[in-house]
Amino acid sequence: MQYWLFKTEPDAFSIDDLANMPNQTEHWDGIRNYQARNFLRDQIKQGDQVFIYHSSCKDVGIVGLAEVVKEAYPDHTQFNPETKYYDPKSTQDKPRWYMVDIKFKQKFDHLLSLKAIKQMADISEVGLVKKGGRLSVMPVPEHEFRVLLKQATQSQ
DNA sequence: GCCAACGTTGGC
DNA sequence: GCCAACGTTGGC
Repeated sequence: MQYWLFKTEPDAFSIDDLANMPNQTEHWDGIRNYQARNFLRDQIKQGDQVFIYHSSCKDVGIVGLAEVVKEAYPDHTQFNPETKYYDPKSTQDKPRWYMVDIKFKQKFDHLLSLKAIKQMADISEVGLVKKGGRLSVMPVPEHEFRVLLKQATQSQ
């Protein structure tokens, strides 16, 4: 079991959108960064736990929890010229981009803001607080996952 | 909307 | 394979 953080822009797709999907499940398409792709394709497994993080909005931070329900398979948007994720260099034989399916588990009562995360003494390894934190899919060390989850779920 | 920090592209 | 130019991300 591993732990991850997925970023999303809530204007495009928020945790509420995920919760309102049929079966509360959605494929996480549109990842177009090689490092993030490698995590998706090689390391993310069914049952892994995923923090959902809202970026580029008024209230940035971790908003909830989801679970991986389907492991990596080709992101179909790369083959579709109609989408902004179309990649003309990708082929059906050798897809360049992958995605996983995640299912909504929980929305936290309170946002765990980026500011608060940066102030937490035990949080030093997760990419959010380090350089290179712009990855849209990043691993979360188990002990930091636990600290963050506890902080996010305890009443304030 | 600004801009710093990255990542990608492509000429050489 | 270098590196300048360009594009994107994302916090503020």
